[in-house]
Amino acid sequence: MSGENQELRAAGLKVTLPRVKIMQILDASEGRHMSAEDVYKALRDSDEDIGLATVYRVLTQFETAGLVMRHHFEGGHSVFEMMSEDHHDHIVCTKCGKVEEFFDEVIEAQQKIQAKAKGFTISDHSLYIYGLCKDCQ
Amino acid sequence: MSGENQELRAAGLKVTLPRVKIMQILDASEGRHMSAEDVYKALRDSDEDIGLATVYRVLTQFETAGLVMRHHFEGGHSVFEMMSEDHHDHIVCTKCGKVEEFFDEVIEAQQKIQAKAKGFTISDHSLYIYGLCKDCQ
DNA sequence: AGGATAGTGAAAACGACTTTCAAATGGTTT
DNA sequence: AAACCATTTGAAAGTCGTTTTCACTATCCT
Repeated sequence: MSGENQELRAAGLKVTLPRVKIMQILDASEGRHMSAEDVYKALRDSDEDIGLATVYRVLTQFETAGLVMRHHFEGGHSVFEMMSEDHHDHIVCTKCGKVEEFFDEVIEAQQKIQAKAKGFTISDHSLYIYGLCKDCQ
Repeated sequence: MSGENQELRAAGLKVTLPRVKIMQILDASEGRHMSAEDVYKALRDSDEDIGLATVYRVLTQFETAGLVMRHHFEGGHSVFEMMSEDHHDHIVCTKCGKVEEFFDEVIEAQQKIQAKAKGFTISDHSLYIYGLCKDCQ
């Protein structure tokens, strides 16, 4: 039994063709951020006849199960990426859309300090830096 | 001539009743973040018969003119706040929706360092910390 | 293998937001 | 103040991303 199947089972989800395929596509995207539409197109490209509604459903299930992470970039609509062990933030090129990831301990620590000062307990955070990448400047 | 009128003129916008009213509402909201719908409701509450389409139009114009700032909180849809001189980030309570603002020089500086390391020039950034506020824990 | 249960595709519904268009308003000119 | 014209407006229709509905199908358990 493959790793994908186990991940699905562990999340309490039946192992179905759409779910396995979508997981493979996300895995194969190697950190690239995909919209539901992107995933849908990728499925059609590999001749899988899976409806857009299912793509949305499955992505939401994966998010709930903690398998993928949903982001809201500036435009407002959602993009997804496989959940990785390590947390990271994003720096997005506003011209070509390229996304790079980074992790900064100083920023992380500083956020905790700010939250504490306001009496908040942090459950999550999102930091996006927007600008122009090397190629687009 | 009131301050609002001058701000509108300076932005190259005609001084019309909807624009003045919407600006007053945003001013009066005192840092609270309002959705287009919120503004629309506030208008109806003060017996102004201004269409939702106009609210959206005007808010977008204000954003373009640099009078208000648009944010995309977790849900994905937009909220607006009057532009303030000083930049700040947000800490949002996921239960009651309360939003507090903070500014952290260390984080700001660290972002510049990260961007430089990736070869990006920063045009903007957004940092949202999500968690539970003092009252909701 | 067979049946309960959960998952699926297609189409309709949804909600936030934008566009269209005829009517109204603001600013300017006389 | 009257007339003019470009800009702005409200209402309704249209988008677009996303969700729901529903009849059908696949998966899993025995």
